Amino acid sequence: MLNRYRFLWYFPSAFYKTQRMNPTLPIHDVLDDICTALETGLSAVVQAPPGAGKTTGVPLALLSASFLSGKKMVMLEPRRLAARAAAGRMAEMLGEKVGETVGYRIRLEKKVSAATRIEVVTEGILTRMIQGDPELSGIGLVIFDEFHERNLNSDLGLALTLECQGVLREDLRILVMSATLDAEPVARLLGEVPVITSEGRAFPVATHYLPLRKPTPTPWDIEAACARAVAKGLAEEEGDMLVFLPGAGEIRRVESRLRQMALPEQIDLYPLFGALSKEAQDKAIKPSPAGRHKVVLATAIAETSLTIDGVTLVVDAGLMRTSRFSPGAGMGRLVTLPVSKASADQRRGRAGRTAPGICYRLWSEGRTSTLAPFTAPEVLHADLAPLVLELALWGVTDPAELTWLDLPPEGSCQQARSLLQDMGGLDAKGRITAHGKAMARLGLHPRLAHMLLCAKEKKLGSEACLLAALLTERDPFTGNRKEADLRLRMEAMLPGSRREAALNPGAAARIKETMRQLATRLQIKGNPKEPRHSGRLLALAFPDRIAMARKGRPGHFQMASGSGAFLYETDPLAFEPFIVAADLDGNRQNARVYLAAPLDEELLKADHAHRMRREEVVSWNDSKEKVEAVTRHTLGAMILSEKRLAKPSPDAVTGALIQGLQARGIGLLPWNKTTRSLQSRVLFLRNHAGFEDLPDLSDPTLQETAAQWLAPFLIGVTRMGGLAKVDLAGALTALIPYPWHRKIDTLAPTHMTIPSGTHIPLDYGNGEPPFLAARIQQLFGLTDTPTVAEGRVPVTCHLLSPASRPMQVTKDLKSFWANTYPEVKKELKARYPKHPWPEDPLTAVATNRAKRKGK
DNA sequence: CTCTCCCT
Repeated sequence: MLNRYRFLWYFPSAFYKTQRMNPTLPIHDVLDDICTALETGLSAVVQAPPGAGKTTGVPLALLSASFLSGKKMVMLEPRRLAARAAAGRMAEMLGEKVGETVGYRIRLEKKVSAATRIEVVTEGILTRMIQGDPELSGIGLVIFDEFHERNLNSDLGLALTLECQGVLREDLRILVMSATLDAEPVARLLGEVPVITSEGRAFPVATHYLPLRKPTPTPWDIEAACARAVAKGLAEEEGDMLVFLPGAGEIRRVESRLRQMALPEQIDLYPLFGALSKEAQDKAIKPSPAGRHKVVLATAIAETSLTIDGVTLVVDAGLMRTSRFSPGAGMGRLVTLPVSKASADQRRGRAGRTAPGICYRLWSEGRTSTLAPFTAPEVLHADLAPLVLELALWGVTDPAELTWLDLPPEGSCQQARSLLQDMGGLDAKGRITAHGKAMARLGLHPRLAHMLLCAKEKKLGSEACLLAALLTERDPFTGNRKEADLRLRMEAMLPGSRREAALNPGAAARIKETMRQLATRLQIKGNPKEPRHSGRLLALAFPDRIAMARKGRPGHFQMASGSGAFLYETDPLAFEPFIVAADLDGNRQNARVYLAAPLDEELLKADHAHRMRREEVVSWNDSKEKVEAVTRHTLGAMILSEKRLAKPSPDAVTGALIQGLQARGIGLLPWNKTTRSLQSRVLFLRNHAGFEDLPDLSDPTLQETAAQWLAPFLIGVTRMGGLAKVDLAGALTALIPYPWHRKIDTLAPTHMTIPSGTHIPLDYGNGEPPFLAARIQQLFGLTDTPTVAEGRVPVTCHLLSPASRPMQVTKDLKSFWANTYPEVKKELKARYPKHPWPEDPLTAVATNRAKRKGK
């Protein structure tokens, strides 16, 4: 309070500026409400659209608030650029330099002093601040700006700050500022706190829907439609145009389409995306000279990060490219999705910043309601290794112990935990280790932090710092056909390198700064000398992405993780026997490698000896129809070497043989009439006669359980041919409990004797109720239908003519003799006059005579 | 046959 007062005494004009900073800004109307909410309560939510002036207005208005009682404010910004700019504007309004009352801290820059009351920081910095001092001493208020973006770090920052407020600092104020209408959930999370809403300030933008004709358009269709929309805009409207496309590829292709269309002479065409150099980006952003207009083809970078003044027409293809982390692969992959409604509105708003504008949307008005209302929060789809490490450092092993708007998903947390455990950063219970604490302190992705700490011990610290900086910052190589080799980038970064010209100077400067910062933190002296060890270093960070060339397929690799990876043959790395991939496109079967380094086989074996396994693999070779045995040295899914094994263990051989048998089918066993009959009779008794205690001898079950019942009978067999000698009857019999052995023949006899005295077979099919087939004459005198299974199941009778042709099928002989026989007799007597056709078949003598006598 | 954005 005192400082503030003295300051105003000396600089009354600053006071004037502060209080009247810009009374036309809408936020001005609600500043008193915000002060009151934080005086009377602990937290509040401010919901104000872009242009309301909240980023500068709110912190300045709170400078004299009594609840701060001399403590300072920290405001989070999602981007360095925004943090620097916000601090700059606020300082300017106070008539000061940055670093006095208002300062900022971002990764590589710090402008704060003892006098600083407002500290604007980027989101990662807050995490470091709160981890370093969980009480946030000297801080009275934490402001989360642009919270609607729901970045991973702001969600984490809020969770930790809430914990600090709830447990350690009952006077700590939290203010969440959000641009969209989704303020209610945050207000609930903060404890049913007030939501203060402000108007925005923007010009109206008229929306025109230009849907694509096809229901499922290809990228080609979208690019063509985009070019048409630009042409339409140029023909019908004046002013600068901003076109939103999902990525650099689409931008390049639409650009070449437009160039072929011969644009009006006064039009300049610029691409704009993150990987472009600062100079190229500036060209797209700077205002058009008088008499000229521009068309900027941009990714989502122009949605919030960069503003282009003077845009009055926006063309929105309605797509965004975003990363989805796959815990199984331990990698992210890029997907192209429809934008959310909030994003589409934000894009449209870009046409109304300086004057009324127009927005062309390349979809139908009806489809707008099918868009997701908001873009998914990053925590749901991100690599959570950094978050899990931070939580462990905070003392939390289960994220659910903290309060979140969206709980970090369990799958990603588990993957993160196991990666961190492999690296020794967490113990078996998920608690942080000394190594983990050192990792977290470095402010790098845990993989890179682990690499750095290990490299220091191998005296490769400075090389590792350069490598980590290269992988943290943007790729310093520009252009489309980049080689993947990280050594080339390291070489170019070394002082006095011939390759320096290939570098994007802005990116190179940042990499150098980052490298220096890391070296300072780790107390590593000396400069990196040469890039020879890059593969070895990368293997520490990405052990799962060590990859081995596939035989006979140049450019194709097998990764330790089990996935495939490839490089085009135009890249010299494609011919290396081993590489480590630092960056891949995330395709599960065959991922494109964007950044990698070669790895020396001897060093690989030396450094990763503890992870290598020697295993005996006995497997079935289906084409050679035999069991083969090898010893292998493996690293994850990679087979480093393989040798034939002379004497594999008998159990393994049997296992492999059974594997082969299961692949080929159980029919390969030496089945015969006896074994098939046993099988079908047991099946019949089990399935149709109620003897459920009998084992299931059906082919599918036998095949599935072969390892249990067949294995003891396979000793000494190594080839399919050897199966012919297997005692299948013995094996099947062994499956059936002993008391049943005799009973089966009684319950389900293989034959039965019929009145003619013949012993005729019963057919049980594949385990169905049995039938017998006999000529009618053989059955004379058989009054009732025969049965099996203690009389439970009748035997179906197939009645044949004297020529053994099927005549009738019946399960009820009594009824046949009484009703059907007289008709059959009439019919057959004419054709077979010499056979007996008695009036009363029940008392007639059965006969086996089939052929007519004589002749 | 060639990756969205951002941060410690």
